[in-house]
Amino acid sequence: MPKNCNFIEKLREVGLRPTKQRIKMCEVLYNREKTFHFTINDLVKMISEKMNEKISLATVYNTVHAFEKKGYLKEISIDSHKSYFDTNTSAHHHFFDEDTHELIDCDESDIDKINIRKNITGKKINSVEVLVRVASDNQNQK
Amino acid sequence: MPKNCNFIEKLREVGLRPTKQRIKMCEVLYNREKTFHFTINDLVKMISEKMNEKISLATVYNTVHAFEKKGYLKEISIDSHKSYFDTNTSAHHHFFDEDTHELIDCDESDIDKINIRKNITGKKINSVEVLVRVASDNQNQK
DNA sequence: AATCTACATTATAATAATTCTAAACTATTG
DNA sequence: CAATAGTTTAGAATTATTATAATGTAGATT
Ligand SMILES: [Mn+2]
Ligand SMILES: [Mn+2]
Ligand SMILES: [Zn+2]
Ligand SMILES: [Zn+2]
Repeated sequence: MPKNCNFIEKLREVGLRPTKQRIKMCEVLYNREKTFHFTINDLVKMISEKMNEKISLATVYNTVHAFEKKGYLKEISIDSHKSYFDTNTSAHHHFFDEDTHELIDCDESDIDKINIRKNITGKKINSVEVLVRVASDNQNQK
Repeated sequence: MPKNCNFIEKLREVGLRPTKQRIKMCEVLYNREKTFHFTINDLVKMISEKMNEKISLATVYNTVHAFEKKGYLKEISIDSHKSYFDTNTSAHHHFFDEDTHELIDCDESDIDKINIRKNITGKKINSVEVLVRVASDNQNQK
């Protein structure tokens, strides 16, 4: 998946102009072994480090939302005060470490399939996601 | 549970001074048949309507957070741009209607018990919550 | 009941996250 | 290369939330 992917192609395919900012953002986001979670500020820092030039905060916001709309990114709600994004756009569950504020992906085998018995008339289910909040176990003093 | 509960007592018991603002807030929040979900702005409006006087936004924020700390309220994360609170403080799952932005409680029978197989060393599970996003089913045109 | 004191409320300012604006820039098309 | 539509940018605006500091009040002490 990584290597030196052709992000220009990828961007064109979905109708986004391959500007140097977007290509750089693609490299930061997708040119890696594993998917990851980030906040906008994380991303601005990562991009700025990889580029000599600065990147405008507005561009990062705009582009993240453009990517989100195209299905390249997914927004995760764990904290009502900050947006977390995920380069893993598949349906999956999360652990959230309340000590470190770190998000951890679950894979298929970690949580049994969720069985929903409730049905809301006229509505279809778009997603079913589990959030498991964890924190350090400070009751080891038996 | 409703009736004309003694909120003064309740507040005293946990060490909160029963000020008229807090008593009014208790009435708005708990003097009703069913639990409900709200945003800070919802709550400010509801309180203002029930009181002749205005209530300070800062007081609503402070008191909501005081209540949250005491376990009277629970914060729900569905949208990274706004805080939702819940007077149902028990562990429960939600449906979120993406059309109306309405939160709907699930009860025990709606979703089978979640079985978590993953374990993070040194961490204990604080909560396991499911969020089911629904939206209007616009594929009725067979 | 008058006084005291710690805690609360308030209006307002400050901060933080996000979005908007409008001018300058650039990728693509012809 | 010019024209054009889409993009980036700095900075202003907006929104949600938190901090500040003066004023008010509940509950205790006299
Ligand atoms: Mn967003
Ligand atoms: Mn909060
Ligand atoms: Zn993830
Ligand atoms: Zn609820």
